[in-house]
Amino acid sequence: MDEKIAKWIIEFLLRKPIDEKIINGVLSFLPLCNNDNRFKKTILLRAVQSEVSNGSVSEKLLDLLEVIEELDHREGKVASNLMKEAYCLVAVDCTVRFLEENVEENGKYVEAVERVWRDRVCLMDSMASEELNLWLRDIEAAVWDSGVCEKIWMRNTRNEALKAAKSYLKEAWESMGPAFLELVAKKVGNEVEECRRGKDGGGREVSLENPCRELVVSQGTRNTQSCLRRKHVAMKSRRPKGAKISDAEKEEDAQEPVNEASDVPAQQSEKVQETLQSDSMQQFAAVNDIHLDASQTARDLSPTKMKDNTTDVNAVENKTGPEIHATAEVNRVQYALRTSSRELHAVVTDPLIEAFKMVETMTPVGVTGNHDNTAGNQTRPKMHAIPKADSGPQVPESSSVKHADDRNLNHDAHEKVENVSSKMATNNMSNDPKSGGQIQPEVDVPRESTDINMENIEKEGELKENAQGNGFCNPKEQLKRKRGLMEPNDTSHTLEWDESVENSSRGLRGSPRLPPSPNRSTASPLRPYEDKKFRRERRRWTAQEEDTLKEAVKKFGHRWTMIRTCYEEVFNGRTDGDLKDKWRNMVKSQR
DNA sequence: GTAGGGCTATAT
DNA sequence: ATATAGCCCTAC
Repeated sequence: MDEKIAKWIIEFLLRKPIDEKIINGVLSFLPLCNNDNRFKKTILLRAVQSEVSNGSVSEKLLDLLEVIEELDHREGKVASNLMKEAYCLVAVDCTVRFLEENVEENGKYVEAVERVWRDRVCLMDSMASEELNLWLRDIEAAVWDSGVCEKIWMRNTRNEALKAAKSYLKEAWESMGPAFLELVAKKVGNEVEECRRGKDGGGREVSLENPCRELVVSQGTRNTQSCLRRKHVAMKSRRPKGAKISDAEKEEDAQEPVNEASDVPAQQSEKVQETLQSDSMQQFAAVNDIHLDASQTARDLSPTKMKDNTTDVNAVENKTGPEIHATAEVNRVQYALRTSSRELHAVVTDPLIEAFKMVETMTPVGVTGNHDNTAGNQTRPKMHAIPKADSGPQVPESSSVKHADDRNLNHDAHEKVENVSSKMATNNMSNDPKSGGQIQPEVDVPRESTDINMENIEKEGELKENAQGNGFCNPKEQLKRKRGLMEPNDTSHTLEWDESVENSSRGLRGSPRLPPSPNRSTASPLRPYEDKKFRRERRRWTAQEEDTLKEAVKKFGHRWTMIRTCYEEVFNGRTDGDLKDKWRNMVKSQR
């Protein structure tokens, strides 16, 4: 599927209160456009919305707001007051949650102040505001002043943050205008309406260049004719006594030519869909610019300019025939994904954000300045920062947290995207014992995303392949085969792998070694079984993780999924199983 | 989704 | 060499 169409579909879905799983599925499947800030912003806003609607105020939310601001800044937009307020209050809550009533127990709070305020908020010059300065003062004072501490305690900062974020969202969505598909749908709907009346809004005949003309004229005419004819039938040919209504309808239908049996002949609708699509594509091709917004494009799509830019966002709710065609592709994708999104969702915890990161990794100009403050490529002016605590003990860069975050932001994006790819690849192999030889739904694999991300990995795969020279024909046999005691273990591959790919992707610390891409033309159908031998890199548990796990188990018991979800930031990259295993070890070692 | 066993890398 | 920790697989 074309990238732009995918973009329209995703943009449309992101605006709708649709089950997130479906959207996640779409994001995992469709090719993502890498150069459209509007599209990126839509993804980000939806991610913010997800967070807010889950009642979650976290540093992730702070991240999102920062990236949105960066995008806006690129386009020369200044952060609005609502954005500043939301950002400020989210930062406040991210810090204040660590605040203890007793200032002497505020170690974690101090860490949070440094992590959130010194290392982030204070660097975001564009988010500076009076309110933020006031908070900054209080936040700092609360470190030592129990009075301020108490004052902050009394406030429900979480609710304030959520409220502010909601307000910002409202403003942001409004400023984005309606989704492109909605505009098109409405436009087409208007054209139909106008054509039914025989003229367009300006009293002109619908122009010949109008892509919708053929459909709307013929449909309009036919509908009118058909309507008249039905009236005629109803008046003149009454049903014989005792005959059923359905019989009469059959009779009536039978009188009509076969090609008019349905309301919109399939051939015609396809043609219009095609026309609509290609015309839109031309429009896009002609003016495809990062800064172009969909409203403009949609207006340009038709010779008759739209009178009102602030189109009713609910237009799609009242679909007419052609509008349905305009969104048919969306529905088709939705349908396809309903059957497969769950599985994909299982491997992508947060595709909204991952999708954005994926887009970012493909974008020549990096946007995530906030994620890489140390890279020295900052071009934005920085606000005065909380001075690094020269006097007094320095929290070692918020211990592992900040660095881990930085690392994981990139690494996890890769990891997850690649997991999707490899998962999909595995699924596509018909002889996978788990899939039981099922044929996977035919959905366009996001080639751009997978291929680009898998590029290096493919090289690794080749190296590995050469090094291993695995000659097994039957994977089941291979798996079942009992090893001799002295025989090398089937799964003890890591050394070989490391030897062969030592210099390839080791730069990404914690990045797992990845299986070769299935998209290679030389890919053997047996490769997924080699992939099975892939093992994540061992990562020691940090004290913070251990502490959090203890707390969490106290609170939730052995509900590992719940724990992982609730402490996502801490257990970044850990699976439910990891949590369970770790707990098992901790319990064991305490005995 | 979780528990439990097995395997492997790393620590002792 | 052995113990332990971390990860994976599979049954339920």
